[in-house]
Amino acid sequence: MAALRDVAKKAGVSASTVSRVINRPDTVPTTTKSRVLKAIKNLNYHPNKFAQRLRSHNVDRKLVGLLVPDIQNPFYVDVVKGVEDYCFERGYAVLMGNFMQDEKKGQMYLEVMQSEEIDGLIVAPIQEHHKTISQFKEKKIPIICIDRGLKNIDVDVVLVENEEGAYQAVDHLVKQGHIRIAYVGGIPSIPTTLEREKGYSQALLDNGLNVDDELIKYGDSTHLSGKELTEELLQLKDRPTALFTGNNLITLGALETIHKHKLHIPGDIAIIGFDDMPWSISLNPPLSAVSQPGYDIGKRATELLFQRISDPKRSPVKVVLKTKLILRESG
Amino acid sequence: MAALRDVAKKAGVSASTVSRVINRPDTVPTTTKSRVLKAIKNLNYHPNKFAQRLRSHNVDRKLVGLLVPDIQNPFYVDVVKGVEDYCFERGYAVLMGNFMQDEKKGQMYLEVMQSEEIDGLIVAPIQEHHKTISQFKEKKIPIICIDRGLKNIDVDVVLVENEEGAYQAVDHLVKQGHIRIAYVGGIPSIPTTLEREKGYSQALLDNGLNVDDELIKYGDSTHLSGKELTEELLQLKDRPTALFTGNNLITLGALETIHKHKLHIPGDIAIIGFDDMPWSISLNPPLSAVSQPGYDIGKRATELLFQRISDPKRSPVKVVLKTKLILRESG
DNA sequence: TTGAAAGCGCTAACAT
DNA sequence: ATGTTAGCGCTTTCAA
Repeated sequence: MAALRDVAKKAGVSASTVSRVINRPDTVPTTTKSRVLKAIKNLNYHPNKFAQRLRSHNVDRKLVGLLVPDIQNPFYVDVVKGVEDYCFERGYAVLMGNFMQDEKKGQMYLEVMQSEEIDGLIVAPIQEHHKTISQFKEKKIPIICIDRGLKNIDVDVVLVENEEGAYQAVDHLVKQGHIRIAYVGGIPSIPTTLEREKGYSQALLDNGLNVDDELIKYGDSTHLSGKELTEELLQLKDRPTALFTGNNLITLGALETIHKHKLHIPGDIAIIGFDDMPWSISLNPPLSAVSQPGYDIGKRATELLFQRISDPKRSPVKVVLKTKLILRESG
Repeated sequence: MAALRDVAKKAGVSASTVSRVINRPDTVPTTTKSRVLKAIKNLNYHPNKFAQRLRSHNVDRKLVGLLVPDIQNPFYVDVVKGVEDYCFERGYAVLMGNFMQDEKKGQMYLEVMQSEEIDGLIVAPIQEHHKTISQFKEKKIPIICIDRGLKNIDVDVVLVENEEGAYQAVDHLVKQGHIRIAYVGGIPSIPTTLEREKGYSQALLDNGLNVDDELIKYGDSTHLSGKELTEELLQLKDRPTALFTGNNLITLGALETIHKHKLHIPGDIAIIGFDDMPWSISLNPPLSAVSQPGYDIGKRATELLFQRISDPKRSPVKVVLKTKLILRESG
């Protein structure tokens, strides 16, 4: 591995000159510069990042941390893709952590990212993370939140109109004549679950229907939980005629249970879920869904992150993206 | 940020002693050790990774590079999950790169990973990458390949029986009475595409059918390409009565086109694809598929990687996992 | 315009 | 059993 001094020797200059060529090219005359550049090329020299970093902590690491709750959820895959594309264009790499809604796992990743001295963090937090994340704040490492903000800490956040999105879906269901509409939610402690529940209830209320607690279920935002909760709902003596599901994994689980019972959609039971998927159209039946712009969310979050990296003191903003109700055949 | 010397001062010892406590705890007596440990805790000291790394290049970085062709393909999501879980258990983080079958992008990630001095690399290579990947070999950074091996370089590899898996699917289709079976493949230059084509052709031949080039299509392994290729197939005057699709994205695309034409599956046209998905059962109709153990592939690859990290000279192995034909209703 | 020298935080040989 | 010292590869005053 060629080092700075090798380049210096080859070019017949001192190490400092080489360093200047690399870091402040305009401070060295063209003739010297070209000689150094040639030596660099010749030796295939690449600065040692560890030495650079050790010497000056303020140099960019070109590394962004990304912490997502569940990589198997297609929505987050879109987000990841958005982040990755944007970073790639700017020569940044992504250090990814998939914490599976697990606090300990999230904690571990946060520590790794801290010791890697990432330039910034994009995270879809679950409540418990607050304390460790605030360490980032103290260390002046920019944080952008996705999907949900953070209590007690003022950070940039990009999210969607969860309440509004849920409202539209449920309102549509009511307009179709449904009276008993259930909500199959995710983890009750995370804001999105609650906001969607709020939109659900409001739509019911606004249409003169009352909210029946029996029809509101919470789980853990997984496929399995979607299956089980739907099963419970179908066991009810006065079973719902429509389902509003809290995310795509839950929707898929619900679908499975409904099919197991040989129920017809939307004849026997209608279903609209949060999160559209590329293959929604190929499901049985083609699924109506509240579409979230996952890719854009990732992209916007990264945009915000780079803004904050270059201007750490700009005041935090909140970007709210719209959802879109996509009607197909399930409800 | 507390440094080594701060701990040393606080504990009333020299820096080397603190270093010893951290790196070779058994070389320092319990009394001293506990004093140092207390100081470490007190100051919330964490060794600076950059300094460590600069000083001794042979210390583990606890960082594994993972390069996947397409994070939006659910199969690779499973692989990622397998890698991540295994790494997490051992305190390793994952530096992920999603190169979208794009050589330049892959190249860039490879460079980043090199300069990050990752401990090892797991990659599902496309042909062109060979030269850069061989740089890793030279640098003695362990590489494990997934899905396909590497020409001219002897690396560990974990893959599935592509030919056998394809054979079973097509053989089944023939036994169902199909005579005109098409193959909708992915990128023709990658081995998996060819191996699956081989299994497809062999199954036809073994059943006394001949291989019709008109029924073999190649594309780029995406959803869109699956749609388009299927469209072409359906335009044929003597259209196929069954499709064998090369991966899950292609399958989903094919499904979409078939539905657009209001064709009944499997009545008008049957379809079996490579790669099962968690929601295959909820598709219209429930999809038959050749299932690949993506999670296991990731896990095994990581296992191999750690083995190689601890024993760099063990000779390369090739792990071949089995596929499983899962029959549902599409064929 | 360029070079010499110091030092980032750590580890390891060597000395005691 | 512990401390002293040198140096990993780089950047950055400071001096020439």
